[in-house]
Amino acid sequence: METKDALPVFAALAQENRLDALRLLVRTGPRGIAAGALGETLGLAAPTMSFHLKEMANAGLINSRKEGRHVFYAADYGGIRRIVDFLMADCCQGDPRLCGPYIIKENGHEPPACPPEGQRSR
Amino acid sequence: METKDALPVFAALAQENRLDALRLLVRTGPRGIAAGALGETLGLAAPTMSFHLKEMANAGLINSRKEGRHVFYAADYGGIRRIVDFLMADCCQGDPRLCGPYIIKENGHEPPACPPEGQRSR
DNA sequence: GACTTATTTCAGTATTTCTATAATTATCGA
DNA sequence: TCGATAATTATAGAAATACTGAAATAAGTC
Repeated sequence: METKDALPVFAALAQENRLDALRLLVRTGPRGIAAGALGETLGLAAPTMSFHLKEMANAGLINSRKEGRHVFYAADYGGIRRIVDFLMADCCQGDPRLCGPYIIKENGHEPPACPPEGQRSR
Repeated sequence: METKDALPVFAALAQENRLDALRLLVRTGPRGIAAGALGETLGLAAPTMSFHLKEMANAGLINSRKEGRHVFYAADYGGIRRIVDFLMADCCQGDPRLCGPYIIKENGHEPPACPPEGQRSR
């Protein structure tokens, strides 16, 4: 990922309503939430919600799918992953000892040890 | 890390000159670079550079150390790590299968497999 | 102490971003 | 087709951000 591509992603994340929306979408899963429901949940007017969703979609953090007159938005896990990669690769100098190998734990923020051989998800 | 704390970090990253400065500081290592030298390298006027450095320092991405009349700025690897943690934990739902366990490779952007048992850096 | 260098602070301006209202497009059901 | 609902687009105003030049602060040199 290039610096040029990373900038709009960081910009998309640097706004409270958008970050809240993204976290909600991530928790919701790939099925997503309709724009109206999202706006109602976050207390945002429809055009405001639409504005922010567009920003995040352009940044590649979410994607949308039309279903009748609803538009469902869902987190784009690949996009999220790409910005994490960028941060780790370009901002930690590619050195594991600098930022450490990262394994996410189920219910916490501290990275546990690597899973045993043969049980790895990738 | 709380959402409230993450916002200023993303804001700090969402600016070309700041992101360039941070990447330069990361590559430079813990010794850091003086404010003036950084500004000259990036083609920024002193007050502009100072403004951006303050932003990043407040966000916890860099730290400063005074040496004579120079002020050296260096990447705060812990701060960078914290924002990666936040993204992984809060935006990937704590599910490794969603964003994958993350191990940085020395010279690349693609995460390789986990290192064999007994060779892990943490 | 006066002079120079390094950096920050201040004041002002230009630009961008966010939000709200009004208007538009698209889809559904009667 | 008509009316209602969901969402987006258009437009405008308010707020935040980025940059510039001038002044201030601090530390070294003569």
